[in-house]
Amino acid sequence: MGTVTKALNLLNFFSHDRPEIGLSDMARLSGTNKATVYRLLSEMQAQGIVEQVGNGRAYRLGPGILRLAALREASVPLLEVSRGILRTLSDQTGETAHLSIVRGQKLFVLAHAYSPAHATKVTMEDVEEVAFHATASGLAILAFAENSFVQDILSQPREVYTARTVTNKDALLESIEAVRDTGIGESVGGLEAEVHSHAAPVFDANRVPICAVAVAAPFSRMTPEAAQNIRACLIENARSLTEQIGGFFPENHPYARAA
Amino acid sequence: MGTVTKALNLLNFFSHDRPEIGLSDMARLSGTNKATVYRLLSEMQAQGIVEQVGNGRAYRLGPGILRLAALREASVPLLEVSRGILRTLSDQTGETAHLSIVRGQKLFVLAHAYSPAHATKVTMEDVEEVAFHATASGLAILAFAENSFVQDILSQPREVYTARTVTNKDALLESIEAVRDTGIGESVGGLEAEVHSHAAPVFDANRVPICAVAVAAPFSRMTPEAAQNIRACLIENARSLTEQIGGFFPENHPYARAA
DNA sequence: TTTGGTCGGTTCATTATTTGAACCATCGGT
DNA sequence: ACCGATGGTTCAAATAATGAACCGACCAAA
Repeated sequence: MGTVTKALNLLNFFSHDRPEIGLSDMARLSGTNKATVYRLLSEMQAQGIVEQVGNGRAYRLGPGILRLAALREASVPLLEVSRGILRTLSDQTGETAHLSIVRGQKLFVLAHAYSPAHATKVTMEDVEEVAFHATASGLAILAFAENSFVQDILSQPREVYTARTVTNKDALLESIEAVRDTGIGESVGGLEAEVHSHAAPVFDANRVPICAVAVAAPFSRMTPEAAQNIRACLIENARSLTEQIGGFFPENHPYARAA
Repeated sequence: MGTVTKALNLLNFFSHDRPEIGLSDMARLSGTNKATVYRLLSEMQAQGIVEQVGNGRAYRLGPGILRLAALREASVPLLEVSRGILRTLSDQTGETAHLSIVRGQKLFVLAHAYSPAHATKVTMEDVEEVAFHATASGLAILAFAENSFVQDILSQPREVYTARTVTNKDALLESIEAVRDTGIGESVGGLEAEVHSHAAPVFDANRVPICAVAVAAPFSRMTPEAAQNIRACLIENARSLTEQIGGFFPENHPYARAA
């Protein structure tokens, strides 16, 4: 493994449950020598990628990240655009909408929007880490991802979150196959009990799925009509987001425009 | 220079004027061998820090940055909090407010807010790169930065932006000294002609200045009364932002609370 | 169609950097 | 005073980074 990879991997140990990590902890977590970790963190600190919180204390992500993110947003305004999309989606459906991006073997929720339509709603916080197999977004993305990626994901052990979490490989492949026909991934209580989610993938300029927009609602409100409406809205907004970030639906997507 | 530093330095060549950079260009810009650049970019690409735009085309900043930034925001909500601050500042003063962070030898504008109060206003786009010596924010930060950092900055060549840009080292040191008394940096047409800016530094938990809030107005509206109001608002909002991100004014700050 | 200049990407022997065990100094709890 | 943490440092040994040359693809001019 290259040194750069090793350094960047250290960043993956930060999460919203563990926003600060000490030198020794980081060495343990990454299974790397303390001296090595120190050097890597020091180099990243000099670039503002990480910073130290107190006097000689733990490390956390640094302000330099913000500049890079702002720059990324300036060229590919995914977040800016998606906020509008999520707002629309949540208004149209009266339910919670969210956006997840792919990062390695996991998905991360980057943004969300609530609807004021109902007192009960699915709540969520940003930057939650979620598994592919248990979410509508994950299935939506897998359906249009490279086969090797799908194999990679499906060869990993699958956590069981609820009594309805699907972990059987064949069943998952079948679900994925279904997404290729409908363009919509679906999870019925797979991650959280009583939550029925639909999701549609969003594509980049290379027709690779990079994120997914999703709508999550309680079982009680997921009538066939509501589901129908959600699916239509998702397709429409996923297309809009895809277009606005300069991407294209792939050939095998059921709602791909005629070439 | 360490490999990690070399890799991260490549990211600094991206700017909003040059959001995409080809392999050969990057090699030229960084003065590094093409093979090396390729390996570094590849490793960063695998981590989502950069991505390639088309089929075998240029590189740009990747979506992985967004996740890290969201995580940073979750632990130290600088941007989220600052947006509110900038809004307030711009409402209170009727002028354009903005926030800049330190990154190496430069400042970068991370966020801004316009006021609807006047038809003419100072306009700006985010992620602009600005020099320390020519801006109110730069002087505000230098006044409370480590001496070695100030020496570093002042030993660099200083660009002349307008007829009123101050480049004389002694004059700059004098301005910086003045900031230590008032808590406010000032630039009268130093970066843009006809723009009078005031700025106040914002501090982190170690009492180190990490960014600055500023108000920029046309000469024509900068009456003594307006300036007085702006200064008061800046101090108040810089303190608020400092507190909200868990920082403290240093001992030598004129508005430091009694310990 | 040929030529010449790019481009992104790859190879491999040489070289310089990374690595990790052991070692400090310091801190906080017992 | 002790113990076991912590963050940080050192230096010989091992490993990974490096760069000149090379490849095929592409594009524009001849």
